[in-house]
Amino acid sequence: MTTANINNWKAVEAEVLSRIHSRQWEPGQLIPNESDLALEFGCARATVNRALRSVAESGLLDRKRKAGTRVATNPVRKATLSIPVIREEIESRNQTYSYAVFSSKIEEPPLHIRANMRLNSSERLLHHQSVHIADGKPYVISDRWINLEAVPDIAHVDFSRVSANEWLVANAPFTNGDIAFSATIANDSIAERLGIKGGEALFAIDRTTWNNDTAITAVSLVFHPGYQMRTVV
Amino acid sequence: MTTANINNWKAVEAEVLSRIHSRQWEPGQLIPNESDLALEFGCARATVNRALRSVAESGLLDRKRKAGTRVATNPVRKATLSIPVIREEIESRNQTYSYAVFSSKIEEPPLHIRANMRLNSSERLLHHQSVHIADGKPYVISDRWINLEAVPDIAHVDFSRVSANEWLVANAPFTNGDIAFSATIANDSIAERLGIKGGEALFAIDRTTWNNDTAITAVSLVFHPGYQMRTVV
DNA sequence: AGTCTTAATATGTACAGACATATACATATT
DNA sequence: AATATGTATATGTCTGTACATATTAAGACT
Repeated sequence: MTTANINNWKAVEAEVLSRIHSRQWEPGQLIPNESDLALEFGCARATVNRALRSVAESGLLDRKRKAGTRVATNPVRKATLSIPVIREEIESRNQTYSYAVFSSKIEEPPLHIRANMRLNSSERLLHHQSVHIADGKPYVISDRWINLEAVPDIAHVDFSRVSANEWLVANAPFTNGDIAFSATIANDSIAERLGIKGGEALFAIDRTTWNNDTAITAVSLVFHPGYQMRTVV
Repeated sequence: MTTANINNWKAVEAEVLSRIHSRQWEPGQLIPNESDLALEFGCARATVNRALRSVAESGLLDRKRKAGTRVATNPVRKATLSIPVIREEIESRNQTYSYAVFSSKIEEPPLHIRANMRLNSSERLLHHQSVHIADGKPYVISDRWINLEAVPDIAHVDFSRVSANEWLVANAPFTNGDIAFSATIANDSIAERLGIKGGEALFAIDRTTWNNDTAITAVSLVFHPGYQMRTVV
């Protein structure tokens, strides 16, 4: 059976998704191989391959060489969330952005930071604390440690003009990073810097970025009460 | 100048990433076009295309027809986080998984749920409250509303045998969904169901899934204290 | 100067054919 | 019975060519 021309990979993808959603192909079921589908759709195998790879990336198909392609039984949906550049996030809401530094000095880091950044004891770290402000109200506070060995240039940056984050993304490209999302309670120092009462539940992001095996920076972001991070699957 | 053989797309990708990280190609800079790179690397243009598309997907390159490919100035890093199937998350830590239902009955939903699911007033909703347990300790509580019009079969499911979530992922495939991550404070009812004291900050996920324009289910997950959701970029 | 048309160009995609590679399954060996 | 080896197969990828499409830039025409 040769279906009407499905001769581009987006069309193949749509057809495949439709068959999965309509349960014509049920969860766990082995679907026809690429060559057969190419024949059925009247297109090249490469086109089917492109489409199936795309669907597999989204988690709806499991593919294995020789074993074939089957519909995922419990599709692990992958949400891609773009890590916000705070200023852009605020400006995209048509709010005015500003930024203030609480302190910025070279300090001995606490143990958990040193462990997290996998440092030996020799590195000098810049401890940088600041707040991003939307329409005059504290939006998120940032508590950052920067490895001066990894980015010596940062010692001469004027942080009244550009935020540490933006300087770093522009000047210290990283190869990889890890992120943890969590909830934290507003203690006195957090509450004061966010201009709120203590005891509230706050959304927090902890991120460490690396240049290969060298830690560049570890930052802890604590958002204002009620903040939600949203995305789609 | 023809570099030594870089004749597969992973190698091209690695070379491109290396040039970006080493700042041989600086942020904002226009990189050579696909044909030139293919010539330089000694491979086909399609191979370069595959690699550049991959790098662009990760956010490090901006590509535009005719305009060419340039290094992203502020790379919006995309973190892909796989939405956890709770049972698997627990079992992957070698903890024993169990599951208990607090209540499961057809109810009139509160307004914000109805709005969120974009329902008119006629639909009947199943309100399902449960807890997922790891090694005997409450791991996450789930407060779920299910649109019976969208999945009538669920009325006959025995939730003592399979969790609502797992039944739904297996039997009610969705086309899209939206997710919000936030922090919430443990009120009395949450604290009781999680077996903790009130007042703690808890990580929460709110997810609504759709079959095209029909809402299938809206679920609110509230995790045990200290829970972190982790990923990499 | 301003607007429309046209050509040039870089990426996007399709195709057929080929080879590479992982691996399930069958068969042979210990 | 357990282990090693071989083979068939489905996906993974590369190549070279071709055409599609978006978009910039130049040129023609008000």
